Amino acid sequence: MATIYEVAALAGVSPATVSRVFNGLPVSEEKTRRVRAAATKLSFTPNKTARRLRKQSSEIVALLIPDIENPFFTALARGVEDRAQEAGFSVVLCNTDDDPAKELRYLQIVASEHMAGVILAPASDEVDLGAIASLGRPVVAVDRTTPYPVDGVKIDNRAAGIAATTALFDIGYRRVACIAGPAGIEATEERSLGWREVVAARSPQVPDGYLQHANFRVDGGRAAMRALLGAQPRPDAVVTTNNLMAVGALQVLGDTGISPREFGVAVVGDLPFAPFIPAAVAQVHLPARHLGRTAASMLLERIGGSTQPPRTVVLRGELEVVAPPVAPSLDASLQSVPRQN
Amino acid sequence: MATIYEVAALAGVSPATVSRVFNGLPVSEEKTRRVRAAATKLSFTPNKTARRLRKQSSEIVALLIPDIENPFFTALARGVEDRAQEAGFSVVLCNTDDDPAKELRYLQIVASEHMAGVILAPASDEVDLGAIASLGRPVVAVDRTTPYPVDGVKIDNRAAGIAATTALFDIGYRRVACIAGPAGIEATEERSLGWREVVAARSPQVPDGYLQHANFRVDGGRAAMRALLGAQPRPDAVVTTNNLMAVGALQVLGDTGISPREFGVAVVGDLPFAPFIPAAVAQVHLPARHLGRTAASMLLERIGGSTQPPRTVVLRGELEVVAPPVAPSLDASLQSVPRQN
DNA sequence: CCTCTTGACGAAACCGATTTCATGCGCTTC
DNA sequence: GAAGCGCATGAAATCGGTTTCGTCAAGAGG
Repeated sequence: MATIYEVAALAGVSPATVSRVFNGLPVSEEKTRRVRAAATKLSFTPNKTARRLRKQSSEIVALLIPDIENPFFTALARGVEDRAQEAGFSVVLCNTDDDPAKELRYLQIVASEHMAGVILAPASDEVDLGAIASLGRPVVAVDRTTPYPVDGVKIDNRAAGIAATTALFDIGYRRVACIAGPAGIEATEERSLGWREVVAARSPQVPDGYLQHANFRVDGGRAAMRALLGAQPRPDAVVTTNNLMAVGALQVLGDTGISPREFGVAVVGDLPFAPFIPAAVAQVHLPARHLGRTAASMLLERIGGSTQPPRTVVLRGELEVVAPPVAPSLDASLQSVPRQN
Repeated sequence: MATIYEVAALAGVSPATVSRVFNGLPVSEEKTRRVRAAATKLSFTPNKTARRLRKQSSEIVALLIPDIENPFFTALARGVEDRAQEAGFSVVLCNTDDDPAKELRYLQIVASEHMAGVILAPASDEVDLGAIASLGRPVVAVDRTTPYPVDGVKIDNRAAGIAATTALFDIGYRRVACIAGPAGIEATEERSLGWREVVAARSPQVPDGYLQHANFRVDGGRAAMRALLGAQPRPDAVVTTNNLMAVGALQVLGDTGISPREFGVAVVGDLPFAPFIPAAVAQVHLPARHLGRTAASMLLERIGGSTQPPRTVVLRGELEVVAPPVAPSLDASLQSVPRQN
């Protein structure tokens, strides 16, 4: 690894001039040429660590997500990456496992590594952005909000919950249960809130056991579905508030031999890589990649120096019903929500 | 962000002593106490950029994978991360999209960011590790091999291909086709080689169209499957050489209404998050996470200074057959391959 | 008591860039 | 022709740690 000094010596100029050439500052044509030639000859690449130490910032943004094995978050990551690449930024992916301690560690790394900014799906409401904020590093919250005054991009979760639940009622199901995420996670809370509203309006009374809280993953969906099948009276459909729990729920239905028609399933989220989408499944597709792109764009704006007041962009999901409706009277306004640009 | 100088001033010692305290070098008990107190009071964290500039290395390893949306690679990433975390290292994930240019760019970043090492699923045989190697940065190849003398961890792909194909013959299928990855990608080439061997031994003659090359993803699997359904005579089963192509193939089968029994499918890889595993599907589960852990362990050894000659660890997949066999005469030795520790 | 070793510790060099500051040259302007 | 200005350029400071080197004091050995 050649240094700027060696290039300077070979080109017969000062190190400062070499730096200027590489940063687009005015340098005479003659010297620019000599510097470039010398740099090529020595295959010189500026040392980013040194540059970062001096500039107190780098062209790296961090993306903190709770679960890298969840396709929703990997799609989001793709969106972030695509946008960041366009602007010449690199993305560092960090897995928090929804663990506030891990999250905090990564946030400290962000600070001490002089990263340019953070896109964060907060593990909890308790996330401490104080340190990052006081350093002037921009933060964008995705999928979840924080008490701090930072930019955010989220899904209209309540509308998604409403759309999913309404779809089931419209198909003809009547005893619609819900598998929610862990209590306290905003995104799924809001989705189950949507469920609650629709159910309250369209169902005479809802047994207590119809709302099941579960962990976010496949096994959580399985456990919750088993509990639901034991509820009295047994539900005839279920809304799951995320993608992986839906997989678990469908697995249990398959194992117990309940036919898809017999039991409706609506998912807030996308069934990942589903080889077969069973009948009577409604999905509210979430624009995960777009969420990531948008978050990255907002972060880049801040990095670029924008000082406008923090905003939150809300994107909407898009309902897709695979099962032909039993009742033809669909509420068009909820049936399909246009994707926002 | 407090610096070492402020801590030194507050503790009444020199900066060098503060550095020594934080690096475990011998310092008197009294001063150690004072430094720690001062550091806590100022909530001092060593600046990694400065440290890295001086030490010419960091505690970050890079992981270059071709597709972050493929569950095989995210599972692999989890394995790498788990192991790295244990050793106090952070992992930077980079998406190469199987694009040699992107890969090269990331490798340059690895160098100029002074990362400690790289775990790489090479985009092609052409990958140029010369620059990295000459810097003395250790490299571990995962899933694929390289012409360079570096450590590697891979799957016994030929055995996996053989196991998957044999399983289909054992169930009773006779016209077994194969969906391979893009020509030139070692992993899937080897798997289809396994297919070819078994087919050659157990099938009278194999029509040309039975080997389809496709891109790695779901749409590739769909296209290949459609082509296969048009082949004469029509195959009655297929081996797919990766997980996503299997999803595509199953989708096409579902769309065309061919019953699962009628057409057997064997996957080298794991059907991701499958809500329903259709009958007559055999999977050769690949120990992706373990692959990642092993690669990380090997890399950490090298970072620790090991100079033993490069080795390649080969892990084996584990066959799981969902469909009950039609023919009871199973070849036990190929039927189930024990997972290696 | 004097020399030698050992170990803690501070001063200063160092990693490789960026950036400030000062200089000197060439032009314009009165 | 003198003063003023802009501009390219080099010397040197700077970012915040780590590490070398030299000093000094305490304890060991003769």
